[in-house]
Amino acid sequence: MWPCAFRAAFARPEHQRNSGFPMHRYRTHTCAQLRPDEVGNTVRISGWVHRIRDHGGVLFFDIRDHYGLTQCVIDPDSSAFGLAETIRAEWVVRIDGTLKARSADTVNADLPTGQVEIFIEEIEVLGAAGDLPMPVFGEQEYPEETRLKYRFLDLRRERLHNNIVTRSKIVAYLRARMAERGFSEFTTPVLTASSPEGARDFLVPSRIHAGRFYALPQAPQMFKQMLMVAGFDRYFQIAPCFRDEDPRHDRAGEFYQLDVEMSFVEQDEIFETFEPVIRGVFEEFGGNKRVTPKLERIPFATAIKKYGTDKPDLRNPIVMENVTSHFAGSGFGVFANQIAADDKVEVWAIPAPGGGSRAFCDRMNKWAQSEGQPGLGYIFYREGEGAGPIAKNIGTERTEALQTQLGLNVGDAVFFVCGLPGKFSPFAGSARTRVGTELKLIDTDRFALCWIVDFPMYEHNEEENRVEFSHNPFSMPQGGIKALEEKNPLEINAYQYDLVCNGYELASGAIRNHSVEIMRKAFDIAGYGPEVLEAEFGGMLRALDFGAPPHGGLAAGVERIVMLICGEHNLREVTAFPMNQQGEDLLLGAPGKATATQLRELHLKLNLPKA
RNA sequence: GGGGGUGUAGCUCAGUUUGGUUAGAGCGCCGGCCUGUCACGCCGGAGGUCGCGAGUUCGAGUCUCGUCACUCCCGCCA
Repeated sequence: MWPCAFRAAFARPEHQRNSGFPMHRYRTHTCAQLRPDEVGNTVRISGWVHRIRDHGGVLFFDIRDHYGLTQCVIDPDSSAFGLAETIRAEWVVRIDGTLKARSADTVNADLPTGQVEIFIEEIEVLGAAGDLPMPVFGEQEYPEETRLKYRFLDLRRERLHNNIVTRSKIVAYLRARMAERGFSEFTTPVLTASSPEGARDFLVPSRIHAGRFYALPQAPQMFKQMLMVAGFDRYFQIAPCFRDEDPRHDRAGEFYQLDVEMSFVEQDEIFETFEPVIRGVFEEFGGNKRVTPKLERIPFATAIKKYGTDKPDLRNPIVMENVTSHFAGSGFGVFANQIAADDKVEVWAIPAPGGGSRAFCDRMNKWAQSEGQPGLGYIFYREGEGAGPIAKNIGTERTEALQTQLGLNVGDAVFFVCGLPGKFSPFAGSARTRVGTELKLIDTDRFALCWIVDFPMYEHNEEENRVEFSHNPFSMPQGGIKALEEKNPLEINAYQYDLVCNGYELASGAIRNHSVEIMRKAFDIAGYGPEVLEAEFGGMLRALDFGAPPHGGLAAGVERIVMLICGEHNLREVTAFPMNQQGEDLLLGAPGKATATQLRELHLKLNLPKA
């Protein structure tokens, strides 16, 4: 409820105390300040009418501001009683009155100001309010459309209000920690050049240059590298980033990153520098949830094998294992035949501790089918035997061997996926998550952080049958030029890493490629000739050609950090003015139409799709 | 672009499976009562094109088709 959260968030801000000063136009105290030590004083507060309780002869108003709540009382003896009876919820009022102690039986222990109340002598209406499309009081859920259209009301509500305050504090904390470590904050252009790799750009037409466009930055990647080339050594920025892709619960077209770059460093030093910042923010703001004390570094390939994803939720104790040998040549033809036909085929096991019932296994199988899979094979172990169709087919010996390898007990189950690991690993990963969630194996009382390292430099694009960059093309390949010249591109790793928390990618970064020679070779392998490289990344190449220091960094998603800390599951719950899922701002009506004059000035003609 | 879900009072929802008299509840709003509440309480009232359109039927909130909106997921995206 309101009072408790406000007690934690805004306990009596000292700079706001006005006692002893001449009467201020609007307030002598905020709505969180008054205590028994001021009983008898004439006080003035301003705020919103949070809740009214009308007892006929006596009226109670809870007055709310950013800092808290104060109960005000009025009875017919007061000259303001007539006006008081007309006041409604969410009006903004100024109240003058005498502070009184509440009697022992009327103290409200849940309210920081609950030992006192103001006896109203005068009321001034500062801002009346019409009928509300959505009440501020209470915890009722409302349609997102309504919430976004009346965001100013939604933002008054306790939970969202607190989230936004927490976000502000987190950003201030991040800035302070970065500054302490010798980083300087720079701003970089928002109107910039389109980048050929990555997501779709938002474009802004140029009035001065007919037919040319600025792009909004997907990230200040080039600029921060330029700053390193310029010798600034340690850069950071709470950087606005823009990507014109469909929004999701954990990503928006417009978002902020804590963007970081350092010169003369190797991967380890970046980790050592940034780890205390990210761990610190969770320790500082994460309530009593435990935070991983030392971040494990998991190679990309290992993460895929054990968790089926490069952003594993380590709160989930399930670790997958390769169990191909138990099925090769077994009586379970569905798997055995695939294994015999292709030596790249593997069978992975997803242990399900405590999931050893036919009902649960069938439920998982149904779920797999709803995900477009043929099904999800399983064995469940009950007293004296492994049960289920697979157990029957592969026989007692193999069933027991599986049990031994996976350390399963009576009452446990295990699920199997079979095929080419590159194809099924995402599904295996979501099955692991599903099992962990359904069986309540996930410890929600912690932030489980880790680094994922050694991302592959390249991957094979099957549709176009070519090699392409799997991540950032500016990452330094491990082994440098030698690796590029001698190794199979698909086996080269990059100094590329992610920071993961509870299944979310919180940050991504790399040691950059600061050598023109290696850059040329790296792009050559991905099918970009020198001319293309020059045309698309000429500025970057020139910079590297004039004395570039070795450098690297990362960028952390601010909203995702805040979201995890606030216990929310949607970025829009930690963003003051978010767009809806169609990329519209329902409050101010963006995107809007351009006038004919605006279009003419921009040298644009609309070519709208036929209705 | 594809798939799922939802659409009934200002808001949250029930009613739809099995078509049948006047479509209900809580919150909010309006009126009345109430001097100690803090989710105040009690009495009364207003408020509905059941998203929209067509169809089936003696009869549609309920069944069918279409359509729109919202929402979640996939595609896309680090």
